[in-house]
Amino acid sequence: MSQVTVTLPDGSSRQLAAGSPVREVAAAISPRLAEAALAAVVDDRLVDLSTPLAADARVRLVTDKSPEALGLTRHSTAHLMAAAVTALFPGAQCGIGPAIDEGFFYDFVVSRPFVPEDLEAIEAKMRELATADLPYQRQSWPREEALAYFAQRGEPLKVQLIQEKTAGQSHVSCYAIKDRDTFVDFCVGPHVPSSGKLKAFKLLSTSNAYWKGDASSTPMQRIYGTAFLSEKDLKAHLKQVEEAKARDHRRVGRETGLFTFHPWAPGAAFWLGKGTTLYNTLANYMREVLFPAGYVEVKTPLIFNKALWERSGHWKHYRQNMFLVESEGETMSLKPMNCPGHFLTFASEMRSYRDLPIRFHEQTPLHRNEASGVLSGLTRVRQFSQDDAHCFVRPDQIGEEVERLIRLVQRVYGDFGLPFSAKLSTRPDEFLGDVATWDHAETELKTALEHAGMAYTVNEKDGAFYGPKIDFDVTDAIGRKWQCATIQLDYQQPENFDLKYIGADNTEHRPVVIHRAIFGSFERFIALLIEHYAGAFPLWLAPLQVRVLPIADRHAGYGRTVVARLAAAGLRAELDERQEKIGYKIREAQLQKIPYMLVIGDREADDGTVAVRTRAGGDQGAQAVDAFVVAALEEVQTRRAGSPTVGATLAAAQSR
RNA sequence: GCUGGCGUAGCUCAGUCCGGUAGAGCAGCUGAUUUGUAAUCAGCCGGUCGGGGGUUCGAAUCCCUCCGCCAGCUCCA
Repeated sequence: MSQVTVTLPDGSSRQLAAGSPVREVAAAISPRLAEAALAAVVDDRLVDLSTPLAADARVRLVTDKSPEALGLTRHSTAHLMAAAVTALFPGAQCGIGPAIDEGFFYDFVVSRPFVPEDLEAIEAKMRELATADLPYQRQSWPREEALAYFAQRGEPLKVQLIQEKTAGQSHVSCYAIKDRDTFVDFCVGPHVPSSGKLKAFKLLSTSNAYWKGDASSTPMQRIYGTAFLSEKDLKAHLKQVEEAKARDHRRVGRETGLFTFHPWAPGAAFWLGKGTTLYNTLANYMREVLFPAGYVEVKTPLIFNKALWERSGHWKHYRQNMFLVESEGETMSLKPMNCPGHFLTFASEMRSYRDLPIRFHEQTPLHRNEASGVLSGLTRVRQFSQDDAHCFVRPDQIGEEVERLIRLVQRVYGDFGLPFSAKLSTRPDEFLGDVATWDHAETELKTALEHAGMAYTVNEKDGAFYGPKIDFDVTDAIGRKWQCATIQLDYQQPENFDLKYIGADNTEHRPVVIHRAIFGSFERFIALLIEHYAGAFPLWLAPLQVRVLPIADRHAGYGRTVVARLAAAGLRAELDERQEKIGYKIREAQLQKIPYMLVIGDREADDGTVAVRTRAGGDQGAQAVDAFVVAALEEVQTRRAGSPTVGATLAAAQSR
């Protein structure tokens, strides 16, 4: 019999009989590895352990330590769930069941929606099947036979999938889980060798889905679950989900008095006093950053005649998301974006090449008529404002301007202590303009990213039809990613609006527009910050920075003096002079996540001091009022994250 | 928008299955207490049971409809 040579990652090699399954490689190395192996990577392809080795190959065995293991396990768990569902719900049809970022799902056509008790029963059945350690057998079925089998089994969706995915193939890949009734699913795999490898899983929720995500297609019931390689990882994940729930900005925002909603204005927040302070702090921060960077803040109309939207193309492509207004027989629309207003502003006077780049920044409200079902807290709203700007540049200025923008993004996220990453999206299949211009633009973006020292990934063909773009993802304190900043080149709108500047050659030229935002929208960014900080904002952002807590009524007068001094220094402070015990006032201030509590009683009133308590560190002892003010102002100015003790702040200030 | 769930006092929730005129805690108000680092005690106020319509002698409860909120609506065998 002929032999094949497999090369292992450590460079060593083994000889096996040709056609041996990959699992033999593991067995040849150690029984322990044979037991631990879940799959293998053969010449860079992830395959089952049952895959025969036909020729010499590089082989790496996948165990629960390998990066591929999690997705593999989740996909196999989805199959296990499908096996359980078909066993418990005769007649259930299976759709697709992929592994996803947080776990897996599987869609079914069933006679009634699943209820929570169903999930318990399905999960119990899954445990039973896992305990039985049933093999996942990969089988190659003649295509016609597979089609006939699924048709006979009442799985028209699988038939459709086979028809669509395997046109021209003679055989198709299926997986069988052998139980009393064998569950066979059409799937490329690969899978774990047997259900006994699936130990840590949990079904989480049900929801509606449609076949292929098309609302006009067959309605299905989706079950979401998650799976991990160990019980410990699963528990950690579930705990993280709990943590995310506790940080939910909708809950924290209400509890700390930032904003509220009313059914009469769905998708539009009411910013309460504290929320408005936070909003304004961010808006002014952005102004402080942008003014020295050469931006001009403008305010353009909120309502425009339909003619503008016809010119910009929104009327054709975006009308269903626009709020329309009738006036004297004219159709107007609330603006969903600032760009057209900025184009008109640019065109309102003659521009010289010497004036470019011209940068318009605007924070006025935008309205987008989002479908009611997608509204959600502050993250998906109908009314919001962006830290929006459009940079009008000469083609030769693109690289430098983009580099400045990347540095601006780095600076801003740095001030919030938010880690982030960049994605470059390149020319899509459907695009406007010529290839040479696109290639040039993409090169400029790459160079700018490199000059700014910004690592990035490339999303091929994911650019907008009018130009390439760079998107930035922010990672919050519990590891979730939020897409916020964007930098988009636009060659198209300057054409639509016939924008021009006079060049050094005294002829008209077309500028390029760069659309850009760093926060994205204030609403969404505030949601991010609330969840990132769990409502405990760093001092510079905290709507209420200091609460003064008198022990007894007789200390209220001194309290007013202290608050006045804090306010005069520019700190946001208030007095809690209710007739409550100090423990009660502290508890409330803690729950409101106020950074500093200044307790004052007889001792403090006599000495002109305050007993400083921090939200995070508890009682810090007494300090002179002026010392506290100096330290707190320094903390605000340096925009320090967290809430270190004032003592530490002073020590740091002195050591400089 | 579509599917499912939910909507009872400012908040969190019980009562809905099985129709008989709404209840708790917190918050608020009043009073007492004058308090030293995460909840002092007592009393009181507070609800068109999301809106509208219907069934019924009688509806928070059953039916219809509208509104809002929550989750989901390809991350593609």
